[in-house]
Amino acid sequence: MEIASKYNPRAVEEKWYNFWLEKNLFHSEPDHRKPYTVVIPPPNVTGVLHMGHMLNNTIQDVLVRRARMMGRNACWVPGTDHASIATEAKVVKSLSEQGIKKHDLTREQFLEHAWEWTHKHGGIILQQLRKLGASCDWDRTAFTMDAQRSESVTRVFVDLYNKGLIYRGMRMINWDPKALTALSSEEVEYREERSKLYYLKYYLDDLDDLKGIGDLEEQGNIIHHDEKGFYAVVATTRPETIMGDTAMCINPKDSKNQWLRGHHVIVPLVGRVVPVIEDRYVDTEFGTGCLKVTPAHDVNDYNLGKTHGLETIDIFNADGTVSGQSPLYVGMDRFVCRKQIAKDLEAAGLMEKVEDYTNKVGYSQRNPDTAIEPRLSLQWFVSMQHFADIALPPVMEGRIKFYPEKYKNTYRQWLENIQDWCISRQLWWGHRIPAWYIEVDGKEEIVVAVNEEEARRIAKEKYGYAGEMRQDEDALDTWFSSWLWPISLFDGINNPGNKEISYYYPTVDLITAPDIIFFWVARMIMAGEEYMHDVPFHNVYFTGVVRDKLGRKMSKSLGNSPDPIQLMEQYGADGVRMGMLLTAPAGNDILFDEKICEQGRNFSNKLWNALRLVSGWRVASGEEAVDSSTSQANEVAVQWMEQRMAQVLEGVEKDFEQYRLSEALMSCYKLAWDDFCSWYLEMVKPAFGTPIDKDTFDATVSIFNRLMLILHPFMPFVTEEIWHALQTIGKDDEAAAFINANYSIMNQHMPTSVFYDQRMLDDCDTAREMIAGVRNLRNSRGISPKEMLELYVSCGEGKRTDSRFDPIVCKLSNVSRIAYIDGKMDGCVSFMVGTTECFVPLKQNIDVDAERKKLEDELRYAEGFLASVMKKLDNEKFVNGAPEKVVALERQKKADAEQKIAALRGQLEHLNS
RNA sequence: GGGAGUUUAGCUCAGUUGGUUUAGAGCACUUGCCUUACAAGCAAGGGGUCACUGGUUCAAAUCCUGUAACUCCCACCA
Repeated sequence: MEIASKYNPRAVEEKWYNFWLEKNLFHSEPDHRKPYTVVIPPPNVTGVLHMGHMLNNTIQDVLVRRARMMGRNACWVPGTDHASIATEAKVVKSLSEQGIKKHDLTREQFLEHAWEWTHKHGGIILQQLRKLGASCDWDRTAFTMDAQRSESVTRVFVDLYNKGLIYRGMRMINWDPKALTALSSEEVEYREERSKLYYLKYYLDDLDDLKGIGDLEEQGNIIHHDEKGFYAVVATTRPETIMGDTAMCINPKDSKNQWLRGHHVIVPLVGRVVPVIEDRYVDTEFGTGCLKVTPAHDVNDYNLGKTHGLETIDIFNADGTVSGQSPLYVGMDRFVCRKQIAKDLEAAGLMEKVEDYTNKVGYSQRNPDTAIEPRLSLQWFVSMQHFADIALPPVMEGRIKFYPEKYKNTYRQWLENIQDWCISRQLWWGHRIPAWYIEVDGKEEIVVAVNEEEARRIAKEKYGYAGEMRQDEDALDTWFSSWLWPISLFDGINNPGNKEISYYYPTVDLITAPDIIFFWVARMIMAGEEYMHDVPFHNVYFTGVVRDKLGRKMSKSLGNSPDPIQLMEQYGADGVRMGMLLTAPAGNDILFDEKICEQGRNFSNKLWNALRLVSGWRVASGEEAVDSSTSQANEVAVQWMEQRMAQVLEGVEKDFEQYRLSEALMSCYKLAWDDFCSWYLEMVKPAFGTPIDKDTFDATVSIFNRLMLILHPFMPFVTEEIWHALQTIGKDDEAAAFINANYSIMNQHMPTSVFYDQRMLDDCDTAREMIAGVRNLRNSRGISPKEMLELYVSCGEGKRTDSRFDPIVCKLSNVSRIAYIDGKMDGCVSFMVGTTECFVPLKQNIDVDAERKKLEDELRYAEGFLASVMKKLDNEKFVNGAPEKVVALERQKKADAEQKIAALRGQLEHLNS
């Protein structure tokens, strides 16, 4: 059988993915087994796969595949998010490219376009996940705006409204002037920005003459006046908002501004006369201690306005241009206006000075170039205190565990300072708010119901109303559907207690990025507690942010984000998966260098070549005798490999319990590459042309098999390919075809750790050191690996280590025999394994000086080591204070070091004589 | 302004409640090998005053005080 020496992932990956789909192996139905449920963090429906998705979904797939192999009924539910703002923006853009304006369309026409767009671009990302090998139950693919999910959203809205947890009100909200919608406070990102601080002159309206200036100044007042009169100076970063000023505020305790008390000032350019009010909110240290108050355009000013009963003048339109409420600059964009007003103030002599200033400006998360505008408007809110109260305990009490744990703090901090959630969006793409407005006795009343028919019924029942009804135009925040995801996927809102929700809920693990801990994780916990009275998941694994190798975030504009599809074509999905996992400890950012995928690709190839080796072996037939010493050595090798595998599995199991996936993978990698390929296969590999005994062959195939099972969650494709090859070795075509058509590694049982013999592992380590010693000796003296050597082991006083590995040592270090001696050997070079001296006779002359130097170096090290041990042992406090075990250990170290030193000295003497 | 985290080999990271040889891994690096599975490979090897400082202890990468640098989150100083 001829197999290519290079593994080719492409054909293999497609073949097996289709096979898994055909056999419906990802599909789950409730049964008697324990469920293992994971819900995908739904990517944006029209998005494309990026490295963050790759990481996130690789981790999910590893966990899901492993759980499946451990006998759990694994169900990984995929789906997409309608992403209202992002998708609507894309649709609007596409329409405008066709020369169509959104508001020239009716809502229905627009939605038609939006659905068309969604169907065209939607789901690409799910197709891409298949390339990665994601074992999602595609039959369950959901969409946050499909019928079942939409119905869930509506029901929850109605329910929370009826419980008094959703209300509509006029509030200061964050407004996106580009998307023309309200945002929640979580959707605003603050960025530091270099700007200007403008110092404006507000002349006093009612003060022409000030008596006793000197006295006032002596009391600490800072009084400005010029030929035009007395004035106060106000520092602001937003001079364009002065048209909305309705007061000026000072701190009542601010000695430098006492003289302004009770007066009125004139807003520059605008000419409006506004009162000087006093409030302790004002920071006396900032600027001049005088604050302009614009209740319509600043949250703090709004609060001041409320307490002091100020007028609110909204000078901006929804798109950020100056509104007709303003006496000046009507129609001008807010930023253009800022520049213009600065010029005009300057020209009018109303600008005292301008300073450079750095402040934080809020931007829309979805429109990163658009500065958000605080805006007073009528919106729908979820009252959050109740939800904070129910969502905090599960995490603090450990019913939900966060990995890494530090996010517990972040979570608590947020919940303890919770703000109400603005859920209405002035968008069409999304779940329309199920509220209808009616007019009863000249007053607007709201009817909230799951549909119009129900709304009519309520209107009639409650208000005796049967006339016109107008549904709210707004849609809901995307996250208002996402927070129901673990419930709505199993129809737990519409059909509480149904078979699926009862079986699959709660889910087990949630794998997500930390930046959506508030948006999504926290709110799912709230919804879970509210509607299921149980947590939505038990563990949350927060992945890191995928960065480039320079530590920069991957972004389209930087062009530093590799295309995952291309990466998979280049290195194979298995290679990329391994690359991602190797650099991804939980919670740490990932500095992704695509070279790491090479390691994964090379590993696939290594496994592939191990298969080539094993499948090329000829098994000895009955009458063909295999050297009994060889088969004995092989037996030891097999036993050792079994012990080693059990040991590694123990560690891997612990790693998985703590979600240390990269470490688990590294252990498996070393088990396969180092222990299995480099050591075990070399131990049992028959000489060229000779057969291998059947027991060893069967054992090797069995071990190889289990290695594939262990690795399968990490590298699903190559392991399936090799596993099939191993299953069919020695089978006739028909049997092989049957196996290939009917079995998959996917649903085999994951090997578990068993008791192992530490003694045997230690003995093998000693043997491995001995082998390395001989190899090193060859390397450093230029002796060919082909030259047969002899090895003498001086074990003194008949102290002999277990020699069962001797034949293996001979084979792997190309030594004809190992003899045990007392004392030293002439004409030899030596090395030490622990405290044991090993001698190798050489035919050629020995470079005495070089040997002496080696021995002296070793001696120096050993003496230094002994000195450090003695420092402890000579210390009475150590001997008396440290635990007995520790002292005994140090004594052992001392004895070993002394023995080693004596041996090295002996060798040096021997060399010199 | 508040909080959290990080700092160990050239790079990315382990190092479990202080004690198992004067600190480990992978990659990279050096040397020698096209040895009949694999050069995407094999063998061997070099490389670190554990950010700095002071302390606690018989014993510190590990615990405590401080310092520095970087990162992230939260917050209404215009």
